[in-house]
Order: sequence, then structure tokens, then C-alpha cells
Amino acid sequence: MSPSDSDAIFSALADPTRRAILSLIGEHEELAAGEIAAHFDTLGRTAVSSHLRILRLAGLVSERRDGRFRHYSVTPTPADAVVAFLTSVYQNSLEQLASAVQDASAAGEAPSDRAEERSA
Amino acid sequence: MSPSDSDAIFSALADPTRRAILSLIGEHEELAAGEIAAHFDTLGRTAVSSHLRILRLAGLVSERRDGRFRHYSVTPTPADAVVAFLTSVYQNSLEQLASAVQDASAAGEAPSDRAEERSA
DNA sequence: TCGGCTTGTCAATACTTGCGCACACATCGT
DNA sequence: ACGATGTGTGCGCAAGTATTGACAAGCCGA
Repeated sequence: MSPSDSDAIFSALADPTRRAILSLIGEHEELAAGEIAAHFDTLGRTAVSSHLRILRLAGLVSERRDGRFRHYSVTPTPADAVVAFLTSVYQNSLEQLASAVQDASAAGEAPSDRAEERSA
Repeated sequence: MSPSDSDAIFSALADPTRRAILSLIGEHEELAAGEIAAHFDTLGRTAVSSHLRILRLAGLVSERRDGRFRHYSVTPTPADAVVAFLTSVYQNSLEQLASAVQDASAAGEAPSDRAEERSA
């Protein structure tokens, strides 16, 4: 994994709108660009398209072309770069990190934290 | 955890220099601002100070004043916001996330991935 | 105690980057 | 052909970054 990958991923995650888009896609299996844009009444299609491009270049989402639609889905394992960074910094509290992940995993499929990332 | 917290954390992590600073501090127990600045020959003290301020406001590092020095250390459990977001998006691959963390934990105290975050 | 030195931050300034919008263009279905 | 879906481009505006110069705080030797 190259540093530029981390750069793209963290830069992509820096924007609240993009995190909201990512969460939104994560709630469904697939979403078309228009469906995503429909959830943000403050943004136009162009802005959403631009965000999706950034997310795609960062490898966070993948697109599937279907006619005139483009369905976006979350890439399964792009969190590796994030985890790699976290483990490198938080070596001392890795047990806490691991337990936090496992707790969240055991908490079920719909953690209420997700509402935290709604459009700003 | 409030959205603004996530905002501050992800914004702070967006900058490669700040990630490098965070990794650098993570390698040691504590580091003075000057020692950190010494590791970046392209940056002045002012820039490093500014980055440290952002990291501190995001709750990623904490400072301990000691005479004219200010020693910075990594805050033990601020990755929760990041983990919370990841778990909300990557529910489907949570097992992989957890195992990745545990693998890194079992790998010991010095993962070679750390070199990946050197100053760009 | 005083002056000098170190450490770190603050203030103001230029520079770069990123976001959102309006418009135009390509593509696809009916 | 016409409308719908998405994206590429150029522009204006806001936000962030690094630098310079100056300042507050603290240590130490003479």
C-alpha cells in the first residue's frame, strides 16, 4: 500500500458530505448517483458526482454501469489503509481498538452512531 | 460523540504531515514540539506548532507543559470516532476489520507499515 | 538580578487547494 | 427527436497551509 493511497483515502474521508454519502451507500447495497443526490437537497448532481469521483479514485466505492444509470457500492476492504495507520499510532492501545471493533460488531447491524454522519 | 468531533478528527487526519507527526509521536512516549519540528527539515516551528494545535483540538494528542517545553503524547482512545464510522460503513466486512486489527496486534509492537507514513 | 538564549505560540500575509454552481456535452431509454 | 441520467469544464469563493516577524514564558550563567 502506497502513501498516496492513504492520502487519497484520508482526503476523501475529510469531507463530511463524502462520509455521509459513504454511510448512505453503506446502508443499501447499491445506489444510483441520482438516488444519492436526492438525499441531499442542498447539493446539485454535479457536486454529488464530483464527490463520487473522489470516492471512486480513492478506492472507497466502485461503480457498476447499468444503462444510463451508474450504481455505486462500497468497496469491501479499503479500510486497510486506515487500520494500518491506526495500528501504527495506537499500538499501545491496540487491545482497546480491537475490543471497540468487536463491540461494534457484536452490537448488531444497525449501530445508532450512523445518524451521526448525516448531511451537515 | 458529536459530528463536530468526527469532523475535527477526520480533518486533522487529512493532512499527510499531521499523520506523520502523529506516527512520530506514537513511536515515542512523549515528544517536545521542537523535537518534532527537528524531524521535518522542510517545515518551520510555526507550521509544526499549528499542526499540533489542530491535533490537540481534535483530541488526538495531549500536551504536558514542562518548563518552557511542551511535551506531546498520543491520546489513548480517540480512534473511537474513526472506528465508529468504519463500523457503520463496513458492517459487512467487520470480521475482516476485527481480524486485521488483531493480526496487527499479534504481529508485535513494531509493524513495518509505519514507514508508509513518512513525510511526503 | 540582569541579560541572553531557547522554546513555543500569535498575528498578518501570500499562496495553494477544495468546494459548489452554471453550463455544456455524452449516453441511454422511450 | 425528446427527456432523463451523469459527468467534464470553467469560474468565483471560501478555507487551509507555510512563511516572516514579533512576542510571552522560562532556564541559566555572569
